[in-house]
Amino acid sequence: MTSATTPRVRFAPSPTGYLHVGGARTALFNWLFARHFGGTLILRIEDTDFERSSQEMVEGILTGMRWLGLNWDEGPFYQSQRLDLYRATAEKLLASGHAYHCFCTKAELEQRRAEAAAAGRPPMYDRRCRSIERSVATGRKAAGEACAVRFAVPDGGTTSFEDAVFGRVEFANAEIEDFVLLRSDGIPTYHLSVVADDLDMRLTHIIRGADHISNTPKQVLQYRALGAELPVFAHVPLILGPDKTRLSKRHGATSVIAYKDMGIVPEAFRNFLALLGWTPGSEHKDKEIFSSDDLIQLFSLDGISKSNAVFNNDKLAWYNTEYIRAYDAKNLLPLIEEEWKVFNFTPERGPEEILSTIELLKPRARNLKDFATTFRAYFSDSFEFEPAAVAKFLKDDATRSLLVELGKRYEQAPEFTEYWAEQILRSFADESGVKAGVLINGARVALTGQAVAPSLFAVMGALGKARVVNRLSGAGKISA
RNA sequence: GGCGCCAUGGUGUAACUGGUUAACACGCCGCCCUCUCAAGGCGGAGAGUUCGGGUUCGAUCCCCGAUGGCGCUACCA
Repeated sequence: MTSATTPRVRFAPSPTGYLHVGGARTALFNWLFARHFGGTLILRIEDTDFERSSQEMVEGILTGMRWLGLNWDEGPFYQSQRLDLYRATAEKLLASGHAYHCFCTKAELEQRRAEAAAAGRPPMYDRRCRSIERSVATGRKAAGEACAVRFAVPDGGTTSFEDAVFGRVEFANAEIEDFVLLRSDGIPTYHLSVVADDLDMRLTHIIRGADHISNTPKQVLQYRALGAELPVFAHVPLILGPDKTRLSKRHGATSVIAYKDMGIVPEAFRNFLALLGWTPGSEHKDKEIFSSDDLIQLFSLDGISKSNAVFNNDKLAWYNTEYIRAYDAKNLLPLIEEEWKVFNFTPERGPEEILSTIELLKPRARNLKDFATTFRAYFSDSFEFEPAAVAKFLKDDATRSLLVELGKRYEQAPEFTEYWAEQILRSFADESGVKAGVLINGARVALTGQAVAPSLFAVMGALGKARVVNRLSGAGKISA
């Protein structure tokens, strides 16, 4: 592939908030697209709204991308450091007559908009400054009068573009107002800076949220005015909450880091996100689990859906269990250690034991948090008994004394393996005239504090003789 | 309000250029397995494709209209 045909794409978040779910998916699609074609992904920070942008948010966005494993090839570039480019672009547009100075003040504009609304007219800019003579305008500007630069939208006709997802999209020019390119303080608006940057960065494909469809004709108009070729636009449908309104804080977590904090594994989140609004096609319709490499290989703009998608937490949770189960214990350990840190928990087991215990537990973990909460008893002697579990399997005094007695049997046993642990328990149950299940269920609670756990004898194997004996001997004192 | 876009079970999606008992996954229900809970295996409920018109021998698929949802409508991005 020659460099001329190698795609160059970008992710261009505005640092007015953390990396949210929708932004993350846009980033993911751009990344997938770039990696699929061996192209270049550029990270551009759109921080021209100084009021709302902050370095903290930039860091948050970078953290989110790293967590998802999305690396970029160029940047991050900051629009706040590229103001000269935008001013020069505005000058070009001014010089070619595609833009003009506007001396209307914000207050005047607002008042006229209110009047228009009251009269039932569309609240568009009335273009009054468009008729000001060039020389007059430059004179007024030179005299120190504040002015913005507006784009002169053609009077009639339509502006259209071919979208890789939506097909041909067309707008009547009469519907597009003479939008502001450069604010009176010399700071560009989004409309100008995107075009100037997308052009300057030689981007070939613009993959972004569908909320930008209506903005696109304003950009197309500038490309034409500048005599530039259009990139390929690909608008991605939005992600909605369960009530089908745009995903927002009302729906709970919207920042990707919040999902990390909730104990979600990044591969699960990425897989889930990739299939929200995109499908690898019918040949793969029976498959749901896709590795990063699979996704890169399969990704294509053709598979992007046109309709908005609802974010489904249940499905995410399912992916999480699938991925946790598939993890190697040694790769899972660092993630679990992070959770332990969050909970201020220190395991009291050796490294080998920890790994084999993770191996035992991971098939039934739903979430990384489980390792620091419900699975505590496997890693430390300080753990809580779940009242419901005690009430269900240990409420009987007789059962508890039998467990204490069972502990003694184990203590005296010459061998303590999963096999012998089971033999001993079952023969003890026979001898005592109780069902093995009673002792098994009771022992599980005595050993783990939980009613839910892996096979009891596997648990015993993981805990080791000393702990098993010790915890069973304390069974008499457990109360609900 | 204006303009634009979209519309398949509760959710995500599939159904080659119109011909299928409308498929898969999540979720839900039941059964099996079983020492609990997951997992796993098996089975089930749940959409006639938003609605109404066309075109056609035949429409999820093409056309028109309606409805609904979403987006844009700033000197925000």
